Order: sequence, then structure tokens, then C-alpha cells
Amino acid sequence: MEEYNAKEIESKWQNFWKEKDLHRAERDPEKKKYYVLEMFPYPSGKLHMGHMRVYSIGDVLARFLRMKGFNVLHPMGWDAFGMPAENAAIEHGVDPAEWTDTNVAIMKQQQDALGLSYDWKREVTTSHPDYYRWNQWLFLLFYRHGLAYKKKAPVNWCPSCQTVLANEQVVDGGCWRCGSEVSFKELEQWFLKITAYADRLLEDLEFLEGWPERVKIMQENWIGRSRGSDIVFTVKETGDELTVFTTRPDTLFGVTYMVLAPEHPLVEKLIAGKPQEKKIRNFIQQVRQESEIDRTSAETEKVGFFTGGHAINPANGEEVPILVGNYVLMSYGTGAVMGVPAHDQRDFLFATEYNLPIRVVINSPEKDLTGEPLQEAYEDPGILVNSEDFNGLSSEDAQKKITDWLFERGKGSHSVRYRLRDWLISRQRYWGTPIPIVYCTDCGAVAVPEEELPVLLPTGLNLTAYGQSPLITSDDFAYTKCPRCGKEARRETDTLDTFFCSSWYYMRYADPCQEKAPFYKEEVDYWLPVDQYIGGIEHAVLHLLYSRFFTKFLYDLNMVSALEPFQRLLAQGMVYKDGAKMSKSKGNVVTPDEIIEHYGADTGRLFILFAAPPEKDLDWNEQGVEGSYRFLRRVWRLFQQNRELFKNKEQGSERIRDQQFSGKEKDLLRDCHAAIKKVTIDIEERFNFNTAISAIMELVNATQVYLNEVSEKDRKDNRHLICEVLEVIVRLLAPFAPHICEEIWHRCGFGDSIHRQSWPSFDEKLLEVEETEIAIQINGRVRGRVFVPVDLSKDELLEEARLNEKVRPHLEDKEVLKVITVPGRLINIVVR
RNA sequence: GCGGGCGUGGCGGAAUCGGCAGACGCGCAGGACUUAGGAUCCUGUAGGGCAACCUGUAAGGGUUCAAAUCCCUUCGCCCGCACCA
Repeated sequence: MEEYNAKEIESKWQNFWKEKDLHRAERDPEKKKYYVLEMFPYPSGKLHMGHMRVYSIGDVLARFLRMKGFNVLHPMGWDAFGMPAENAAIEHGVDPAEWTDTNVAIMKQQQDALGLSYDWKREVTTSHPDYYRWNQWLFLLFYRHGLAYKKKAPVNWCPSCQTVLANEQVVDGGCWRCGSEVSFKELEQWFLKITAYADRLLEDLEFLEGWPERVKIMQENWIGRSRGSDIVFTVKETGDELTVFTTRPDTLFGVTYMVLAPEHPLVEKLIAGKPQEKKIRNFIQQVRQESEIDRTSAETEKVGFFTGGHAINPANGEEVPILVGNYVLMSYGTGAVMGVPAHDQRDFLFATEYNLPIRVVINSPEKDLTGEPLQEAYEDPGILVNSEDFNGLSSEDAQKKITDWLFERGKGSHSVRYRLRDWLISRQRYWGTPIPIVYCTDCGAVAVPEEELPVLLPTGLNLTAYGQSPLITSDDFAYTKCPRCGKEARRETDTLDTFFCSSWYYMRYADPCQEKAPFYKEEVDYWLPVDQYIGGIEHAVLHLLYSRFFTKFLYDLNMVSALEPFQRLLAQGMVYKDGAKMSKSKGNVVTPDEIIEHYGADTGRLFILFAAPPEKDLDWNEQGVEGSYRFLRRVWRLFQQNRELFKNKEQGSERIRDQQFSGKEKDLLRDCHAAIKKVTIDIEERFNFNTAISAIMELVNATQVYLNEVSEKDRKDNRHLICEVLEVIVRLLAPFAPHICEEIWHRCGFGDSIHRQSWPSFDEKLLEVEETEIAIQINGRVRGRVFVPVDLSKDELLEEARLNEKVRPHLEDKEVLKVITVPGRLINIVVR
């Protein structure tokens, strides 16, 4: 018998699919579409197990849905701008474009070797001018709508990457890419006004039913909306207004001091000429030098200094001291807070430390707080006291009434604040999209006209310059004419954050070759939203938030009808080995290449899907891979041994479902339909590929057992049934192990491609059984089992139970109190 | 501190709506075939006990005829947020 030769089979069918252009997706309004997308990779040149996992998941879905009759879009492309290419250029003098394209070619070949069913005609590479020109076009669209702007601000600076980072890209105080500690720099930078969409980004999360809860919560936390009031105090000494944001306006009468952020503009004015001026300046200097992580850590000791100034409380006219403190952040709220030590634990500790007065203004309904000194702040809502006209109100009522009262006097308003900051999108790097802006001494910042796009990234630069954009060194690039007045002008030399590229690439797939626009609406409206998106959890508040923002912006401009880009999201788990993340330093790396070489792509795919459900972490286990390989060889032999049954048989030619079977044949047909049902539901509804595969294994086992048990004659007589079951097996397995199934399909004498066959359907009627095993419980413990007809009544079942010899001793001399039956499963007899 | 998730054999994992815990696979043990086996096939495999039976889903308690599943307490691990006013 011919052995299973994965290598030979796999390359053979990969070529076949390519020749037949089998995975091509065309817009067809008559057909129901399904868009399956895996996050596109950075072309590092090396495919790792994480890639293999995410692509295997996507490919199973794509192949399954095609068999289900959907018009499936399953594209792939390259997030090709970014630092590694530039670093390779700096270190080895290679051209970043060439380096990138070479890597793309290598990775594409590796993906093809996995048998992934991509429509390569829709391939997108973000570093190519035909893509990034539309980045520039979109940037200008944001710019024209006032959503892209430049401002000087303290920004996150990664000393190792030598560029600025957006807030989302700072993780635990370090750079998301390299982990280096991030510092602050005061720089003029480009921002996208994502905060203008904060409310919608937050509120529309509720529509994302197919998203994991934790990702939604992460975005919710990141946006960090809080409702409260802005309250205007007056600085006694200067007459300046000092606005604070608070979520507890009901505690306004309890304010005993104010604290400003060290960067607050009023600080300078207040301390000028005061004896403590020098001391405070030193303090501010010191705070500014601290890294963000130290600065915002809850463990950092709270330090404050009296500025010498006082603020007048608009509610009661009281004067309270104004301090400057290290724990107040200029970037949140107004950079100033009111101190209410009686009702905020942090303020309480601070006030105790600095001997500031503590005044109770909210009384607990349970316990009077106005007598004894407080041991800790009372933060819960309560009833107002010491608050003049507002005494007796509940916290909730007071919040509204006090703010309304302030509003009438021009001293406050209801307000909403966000933790979310605008997205910093400029980068001081070469390998990215040039920002299409020109600076003219007369006209200022001028947008490059649309017809002049793309602003091409210059080539042949000597990439050694650090700390500023290498584009500055290119005179040809940097010096230009003003598009408006024609005078000498300079180009913007920063490039766009690569997250800009990935915020809309899924729309470009819908219309990848379009030269007149990023995409045409009818194309993008047919395919979007992405029905199933698959990728790593690390993008929970990066790529996934930015993409939602882009989609909403383009929706507002009527460029796309989808309100949300990704209908369902699957965050796949990581691949571990020996309990640790695969890494070179640990020496526990297994590459897809090795697995393909040794076992074949089908084995690798099957194992990676079988070893764990997709959203859980997976432990790579060589023996587990062996098991998957063994299974495929068993399937191979099953078909080889029964090949002659398919002679002169056309697929599906015999209508075996109308035939009556009994005994073993009936059981086999039932097992077959049960497997179809389970595999279908597991893929379609539960995304539990591991249990889907185990169901296929069970069917293979049952078929083998049947074939072993029956005679040669029975086998011949039931040829059509056996063929039907075998056909079902190969169809069910096809999305998981596409090559071996294609080979088997053709060896059985069928034409076309297994992947163009329809997914088998199941017949509920065939799943019915006449007899089933029922567990007999006495007081909830299983004491025996009986085979009984399924339609047995409760009384008959009880009678069966009484007759059962294993059960009988447990019923002797007992009074039956209650009998519960679960049809088809069990009977529970409660006795005393 | 706040929020979310998880904890099941030697291992990966099943148990989908509160209804027979351990599907499927790995590993292990025994057997068959074989010159050979790291191929293949068959049998067994939660723990204890000769058995009847008992125990068992992180620990403890509760609800229920019935709990891995629901509720409470505790422990452990993972993730997110965290001086956000």
C-alpha cells in the first residue's frame, strides 16, 4: 500500500489551487459574503508559530464557509513600514525597500507552504507608493476636517527607537516595541483628534457582541470617561480664574486646599518673588525629570508645597491655600484639583501629612461623622451637612443642584472628561509614510495638493542620523516649492506612525488596485464589516481602537456604511513550549518550516487546532504533533484500503438516506450524522476546533471498527453507505487538512476540488434512537444503568429501575419520596 | 486598590441549558504481528479497595432530587487599569 507522503501531496495541490485560482474572491451581490481576516504581519522574514496558529484558524473558517456556500474574502498583506527595515539599513547598509520586499517574498512562500487559501490578487503592501499615497490622502482628509493638527506638547520619547510614541504605545512606562524606558520631550508633533470620537468609541462598544468582553473592557478603561463638574475658583492674589474638574461637586463645601500640577501655568505667577520660589522651582525641576512610570505610580510619595497663593471657593467665599503637588497631572482634567480630605482617601492622607484642615460635609446615613475626628475618608454617598443651603440633600441630588447653582453664577458647569488623549502620529524615522505637508515662510503649513500625491519616500539616503528624521538629510526631499505661492519651502520630514497604515488596510482589500480613491464605496460596502477578525490581544487598545476611529470618521464622510470595522473578534492565545513563551534565548523555538519539513503542513495545522481552543494559550508538544500525524496516516490508510469501493461510483449518486438500515449500518449512519452536526456547530458557533477535530476522530474510529467487524460480503452490500460515510469524513476534514483531503478526493475518483464541494448536511431524523442507556440514580448516586426504549414513561422507567439487580438492594425497605426523570438521560429516585 | 478571567487524571484538554465527570489525543502498562520496531493493530488506564463500595473538578460552606457548572468565603495563578481628581 502506498504510504502517506505529505511533502509530495502538499506541493502538488498548492500548485493546483494556484493554477485554478481557487481562492479568488469577486464581489457578487447575488451571493452572501463572508469576510475572514487575520491581522496582517510585519514582514520580518520569519514565520513563527504564532503566525501559523492565527493563519490556521482563519483558514479553517475560510474553507469551511466556502463549502457552506458563502462568497468568502480571505486576503493577506504586509504591514511593511517600520523600524526593523530601517535598523537593518543602519546596521548592514541594505536598502529598506529591498530588505522588506525580500522578506515579503520569503514569508509569502512560507504561508503558501501552509496551504493557506488567500486571494493573492488582493495583496496589499503598505510600504508601496500605491498604498501609502492613500495614507497621505487620508491624512489630508483628517487635516481638512480639523482632525489632524500640530502642537507642541510634552510627548513620550523612546531613546532606543529615537522617536516619539503615542500614549497607547507606552506599556508600563516602556516602549511597546523595544521595552526601553520612555522619557518626556517637549516637541512639536502631529496629532489625530481621536478624542473627538471618544463618546462614540465608548458607546458603540455595546454593538460589538462578537468581541471578547475583556477587549471591550480594556477599551472602556482606556477611554476612561468620567462625568463630573468643572468648578471655577478665583485666585485671591491675582484675580485669575482657576478651574478644577471634580466627580464630586457635592463635596464642594469640604474643600480645604487646592493643588496644581507642577506644569500648571498659574504656578509661575503665584510663586514669582515669593520666599519659597527657589524651593518650588527645584521641586518642579525634579518632578519633571522623573519618568512617567514613577510619576504616575500610586506608590510614589505625595509631595506638596505651598505656593503662597489662595483660592476663593465660589460656594462659600472661603479662602484656601493653593499648593503645587507631584501627584497632580497636567494631562488630565484641568491640571488642578480641589482637596476634600474628608471624602477622598488620597486627600485625607495628604491633608494629615501636611496638617491641612479636614471638614466633613457628607454624613453617613449609618453613623454620624461630624463629632469625632475621622480615621479615614468617607467616600460613599450620604447626606450633605455644613453646606449652607444644600444641607439635607443626598449626594446625588447635590451633585446636580450645586453644579446648576454654580452654572447660574458663571462659576461652573457639568462636564465629561476622558483619559483618552489625542493620537500622536508623527515619527522621527525614515521608513514610513511621508506626511504630505509643506512649510512656507509666508503661507505656513500647506497641504500638498491631492494631484501631487504620493509624496515619494526618497531612496539612497545614508541612514545613520539619529534623533531626528533622516529625511532632513535629503535636500532633494526637504527643499521644495510652496504649493500655494511657489516660494522656497520645506517639507515636513517626519513620517506617519505605522498604526496609521493598519487602521484601514482591511478596507483596501475590498478594492486593492483602485487608483482613483482609497477604495470605492460599492466595493467596500459589499465586503465590510469584516465578519471575523483574528489576531493577538496585544492590539486591544492600539490597532483595534485606531481602526474603529478610522471607520467612524470615514462613515461620517459617507465613504463607508459600516459603523464598526470588525463584527466579531477572536483574540487567539499564545504558543508556548515547556511552559514558556518560545524564544531564542530559551532555546525552545519550533518553526513552522521544521514542522512542514518533518510532518507536513496538514499535520502542523491539525495539531495547532487540536491542542487547545483558539483563544487559550497553547503548549507545543512534539508528541502531540506525532499524534496528529498518526491520525492523518490512519485516515490515509482507511481510504487506501477501501478505494475499490469507489470504483465506478459517482459522488452522492445513491440516495442512501431514503434507504432503511438496521443494526450496525444504522449505527454507523447515525454516528456519521452526529459527527456532521457536532463538527458544524463547533466550527460555526463555538469556534472550538479542538472538539470538532475530536468528533472527526471519533467518526474515523467508528468507521474503522465497523469495517473490522463486518464481513467482506457486508462491505460489498453496503458499499454505498460506506462510501457516503467516507465522503463525509473527507469533507469534514478538508478545512483542517486541505492537502491530504484533496489527494484522497481525487484518488476516490472524483474531480474538481474537494474545497469546492458543499459542506455535508445532517438529518435530525437519523440522529434519533429507539433505545438508549439510562442512568439510575438513588439519592443522586448512580447505582445502575439500563437500556430502554426512549419513549418509556416515568412509571415504566421506575419499574425498570426496580427490576435492576444492582439497584434493587438500594430500594429495599425504603420509602420512595420522589422520582425525577430526565428524558434520555437518567432517573433519580429519592428514598428514605 | 479597582475591573475581568482562570483553577478538572501523569499531560493537553472534554462535559454546549443544573442531569452519568474525565470525550478526543498524548503518555504509560499489557498483548498481537515481526528478524527487528521508534511502524501498525488490540486491551487497559482518576485515586483507594479483593469486592460490594468509598473518595474525587483549588479549599471550605450553602442552594438543589441532582453542582466542575449557581451563591458566599478563602487561597493560588493570569490579564487589564491604577495618585484620573
